[in-house]
Amino acid sequence: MARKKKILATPEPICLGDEDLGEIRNIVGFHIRLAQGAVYRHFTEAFTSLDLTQKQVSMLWLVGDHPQIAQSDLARRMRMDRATTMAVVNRLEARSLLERQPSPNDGRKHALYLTADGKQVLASAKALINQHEEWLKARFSDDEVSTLIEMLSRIHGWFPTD
Amino acid sequence: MARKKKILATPEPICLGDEDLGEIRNIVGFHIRLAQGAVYRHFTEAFTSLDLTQKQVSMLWLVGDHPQIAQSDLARRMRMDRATTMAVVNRLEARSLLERQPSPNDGRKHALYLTADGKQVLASAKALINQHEEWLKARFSDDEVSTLIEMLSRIHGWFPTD
DNA sequence: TTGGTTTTGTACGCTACACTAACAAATATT
DNA sequence: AATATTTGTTAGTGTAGCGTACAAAACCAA
Repeated sequence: MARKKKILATPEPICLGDEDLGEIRNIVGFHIRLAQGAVYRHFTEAFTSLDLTQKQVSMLWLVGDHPQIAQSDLARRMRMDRATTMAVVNRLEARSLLERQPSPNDGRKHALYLTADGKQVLASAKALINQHEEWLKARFSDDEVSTLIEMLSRIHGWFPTD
Repeated sequence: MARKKKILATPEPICLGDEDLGEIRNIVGFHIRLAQGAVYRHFTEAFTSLDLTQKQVSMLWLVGDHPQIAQSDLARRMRMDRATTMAVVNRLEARSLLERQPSPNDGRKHALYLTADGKQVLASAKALINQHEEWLKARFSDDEVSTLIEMLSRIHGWFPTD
């Protein structure tokens, strides 16, 4: 813990070489957005071969973990709009990575499941995710990773220790 | 008449412990994306009156702090593409919040500055940002906020404590 | 059972934004 | 002077989020 933590009330410029963010450097939301942007770019680069986005991989992953899941359930877990979920599912279905089935219990719902291709792609994706996560976690200790996940969960409303 | 939603399509809260994220819950990138989504939604709701996005406010803020800044410099600080920066600047210029001037030193650059309207809107935006940040920071202690910012900075490449 | 409400999937349209590629003008480099 | 780089710009593509509206299925209350 060699790092100082006087960020909040510090009016002085914080420097990265010769650049200055000004007052905006104390805005948590700004840093979250920048961090997400950095992760997004690295993710995109890592997944050029599979041509998948973060959302698409998350969706494949969740469908893989929960076969027969409904779109509305997916949307809830991923904190997405129904319409937005539709768009992502449509893209994945168009690429034959997952398919829609009528749900036996509820006539309104469509059960989603991975195709054989989808399962294979998901397996490759998980391997890439591991590398991507290594890149991301390399700058933190294991304890820090836990702390970070716990803090982020407080923001998005999921509690990983359950 | 159905209940009217005044809040942006926020997916229903999930009963804690009721649902399981599966293995994906250990992926840091997943949590960052979810957190950014939550912040984004709250931000959008808070800024409906001003009709500004995170990027637009960040840009106004940086131009306010650094008059005569060039687009390329803005892009560098916000970790954005030149083309993407163009699009955001265009929107703000179309709304007469900022303007382009030819730079006296470098004929290639355009110096950006806020209009009178822009300055006024920025002032209102800063007030809203403070409320928004209060909502966000409410779940953390001051020390935790510092820790979070420092950790996020390690990801996006700004090092507040150098 | 009927009639109103909610849930779910869907389609359409709009906005934001990230990226690529290409181009021109100004500047820097050799 | 010739070449390379920087900067702004336009155009096009793909992803994503949201609002609205609609229809079908399910649920609930009288």
